[in-house]
Amino acid sequence: MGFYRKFSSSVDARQVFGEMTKRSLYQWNTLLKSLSRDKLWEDVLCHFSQMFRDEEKPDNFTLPVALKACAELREVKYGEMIHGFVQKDATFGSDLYVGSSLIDMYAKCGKMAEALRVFDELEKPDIVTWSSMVSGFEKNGFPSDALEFFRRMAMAPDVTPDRVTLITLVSACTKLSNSRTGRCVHGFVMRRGFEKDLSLLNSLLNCYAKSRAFKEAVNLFKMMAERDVISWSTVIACYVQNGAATVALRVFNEMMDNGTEPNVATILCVLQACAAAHDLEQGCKTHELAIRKGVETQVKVSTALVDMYMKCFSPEEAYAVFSRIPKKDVVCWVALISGFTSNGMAERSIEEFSKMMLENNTRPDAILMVKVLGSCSELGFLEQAECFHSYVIKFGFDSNQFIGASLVELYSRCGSLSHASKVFNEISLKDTVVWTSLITGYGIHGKGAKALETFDHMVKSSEVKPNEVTFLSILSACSHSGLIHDGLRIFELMVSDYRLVPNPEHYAVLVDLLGRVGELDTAIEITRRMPISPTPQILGTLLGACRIHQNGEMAETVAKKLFELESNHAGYYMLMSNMYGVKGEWENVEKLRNSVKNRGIKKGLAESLIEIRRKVHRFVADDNLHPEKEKIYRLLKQLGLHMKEDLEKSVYFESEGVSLCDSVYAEA
DNA sequence: TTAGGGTTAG
Repeated sequence: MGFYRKFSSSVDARQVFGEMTKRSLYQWNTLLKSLSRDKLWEDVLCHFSQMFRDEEKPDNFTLPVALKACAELREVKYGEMIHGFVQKDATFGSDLYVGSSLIDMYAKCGKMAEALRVFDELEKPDIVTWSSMVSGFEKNGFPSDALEFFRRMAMAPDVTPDRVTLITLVSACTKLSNSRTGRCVHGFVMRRGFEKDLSLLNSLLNCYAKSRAFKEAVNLFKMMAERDVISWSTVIACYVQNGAATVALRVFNEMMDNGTEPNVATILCVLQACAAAHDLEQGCKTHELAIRKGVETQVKVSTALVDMYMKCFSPEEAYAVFSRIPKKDVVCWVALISGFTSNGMAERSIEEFSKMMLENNTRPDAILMVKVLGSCSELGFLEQAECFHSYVIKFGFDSNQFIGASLVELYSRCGSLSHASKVFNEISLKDTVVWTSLITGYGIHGKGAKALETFDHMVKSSEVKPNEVTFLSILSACSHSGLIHDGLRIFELMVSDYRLVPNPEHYAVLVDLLGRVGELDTAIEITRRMPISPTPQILGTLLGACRIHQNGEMAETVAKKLFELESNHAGYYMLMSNMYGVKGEWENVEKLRNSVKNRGIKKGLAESLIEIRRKVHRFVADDNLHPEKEKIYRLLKQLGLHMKEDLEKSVYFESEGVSLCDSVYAEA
C-alpha cells in the first residue's frame, strides 16, 4: 500500500509526507489532491512550487489540481505560468483534463478570450470542456453567449449534454429571464430522462419563478415527485413575488405538515410573506422558529424580521430585534429607517440615521440616502431638506439618478417647487423616474397645467419614455386639478400609443378624476367595462366620490360590493358612516360602528391611523398652510395616544386635513 | 493509484 491511503484530512497527508525522505510523483499528486479536497488552495500552490524546486516534473494528474487552485484564488498570473509550461510540452496538448482545467481557470479569472483560445486548440473537446465554456460565459455575465455556445455544442458530433450542462444552461436562461428557452430545456429534460433530477428541476423552477412564468413554476412544482427544502422555498418565494403572500403562507404550512425542515432561506421568504400579508401572528411564529434554529441574529434574518414587524405596524418590536443585531450592515439600517417612515414616524427615522452616522461604522449607500431623503420629505421641513441636500453633495451621491429623483420629490413635498425644478435642471442624465418626480411634484401642489407641460416636454424633447408610474402621476395631477378632458386624453394615450396595460391604481385615479367632477355614472361605467375585476381601492374611490356628491343610493350599492371584498378595512366603514351621519341617519351609523366593533377590526384601524398621521405631517409640512409648523410638530410628537383614543373622530375627518389638524391642536 | 465542468430558495 505504501504512501497511498485515503487520508481523512490533509493534515495527516502532510504529516506522512513530511516524514518521507524520497517522494514520488504519485505521492506529490496525492498530497495536492488531499489539500484541494480541504480547499487549502494556498497550500496547493505552495507545494506545487516546492515540487518544481525539487525538480519533480508535474504530470497530467498534477496540473488540473494546481490550475483549480489558481482558479479558486483568481491567481491568473500563476495560471498563465502553468499554461506556458503546458504549451512547452506536446504531451499535454491533447489532454482534456488539462484543457478543461485551463479553460475553467481562465473563465473564473474573467478571461474568456483566453479560455476560448484554449478551447479552439483542442482537437476533440468532450462534454466537460464544452460545459466549462458554457459555464464560463454564464458566470462572466454573458448568458446569451452561453446559450449560443450551447447551440454550437448541440451541432457537434459525439457530445450529448449531461445534467451539469443543463443546469448551467438553465442558469443562463434565468439570468436572461428567458422562460421560453427555459421551457425548451424543460422539454429536453423530460425527453432525455432527467425528469427525476431534483437539482435540475429546482433550477428550472427557479428559472420560471424569476422570469415571471408564474403558472409554469406552480405547475412544475405540483408535478414534482420529490421536493426538498429548496423546491418548497423557491415556490414560496415565487408566490410572494407574485403578490400571493397568503397562498405563500399556506404553502409554508403545507411544507411543515409534509415534514420538510425549513432553513434560513425558507425563514427569509416566509418573513417576506408575513410582511406582505401584514400577518403579525404568523410573523411572530416565524420569529420563534428563527430563535429555535439559532439564526435570529444573523443579519439577514434580523433584517427580514425588522421589515416584517415594520410592515405589520409594530415598529417597537422591530426596533427590539434591530437593537440585538451584533453586526449591523447598511441593509438593516435601511429596513429600520424606511420602516419608521412608513409607520408615520419619520422623525424617528432621522434620529436613527443620526445615530448611525455617530456610530460611524456603517457607511451610508445610495439606497439608504434615498430612504433618508424620503423620511425627510415626510416631515417636510425645507431647512432640513437643504441640510440633507448638502450632505448628499458632500458625499458625492448627487450624480445618482435615484437620489436626484428623491431630491426633486423632497423639495416639492417641502413646498419648494423652485428648488425642485432647480435640482431637476441640474441632473444631466434624466431618466423616467426623475421626470416622474417633477410631474408628481406639480401634481401634489395642484399645478396640473405645469404637470401637463412637463409631461409634454418629457415626451417630445427627451428619449426616455413615460412608464406606468409616470402615467399614474400625470393622471393624478389632472384629477387633483379637475382637468377631466386632459386626464381622459392621457389615459387614452397610455393605452393606445404607449401600449401600457393600466393597473388597478390607474383605474382608481380615473374613477377619482370622474368622481370629483360628479361624473359618477361614467365612473361606474368604467368600472364595469374595465378588463380587471374592481379592487377594494377602486371601489373605495368610487365610494369617496359618492360621499362628496352625496349620492346615497349609489354609495350603498358600491359599499355592499366593497365590504364583500374587503371586510376589515375600518376606513371604508367610516366613510359610509360619515355619509349616514351627514344625512342624520344615526341608526345606520350605530349599526355600522357596531359591526366594526363586532368584527374586531384592528389592522384596518392601524392602517388608517398611519394614513392620518401621514396626512397631518404633510399638512403641517406645507409652509403656506401654517406658519407655526414647528410648534404643531412638537405637539404631534404626542399624537399617538390622542389619535388612538379619538380614532373614530379622526377617521371621520380623514379627508379634511385642516379640521383634523385643528382638532389635534385644540386638544393639546 | 491520482485528474476536469454545475445549480437552485434569500
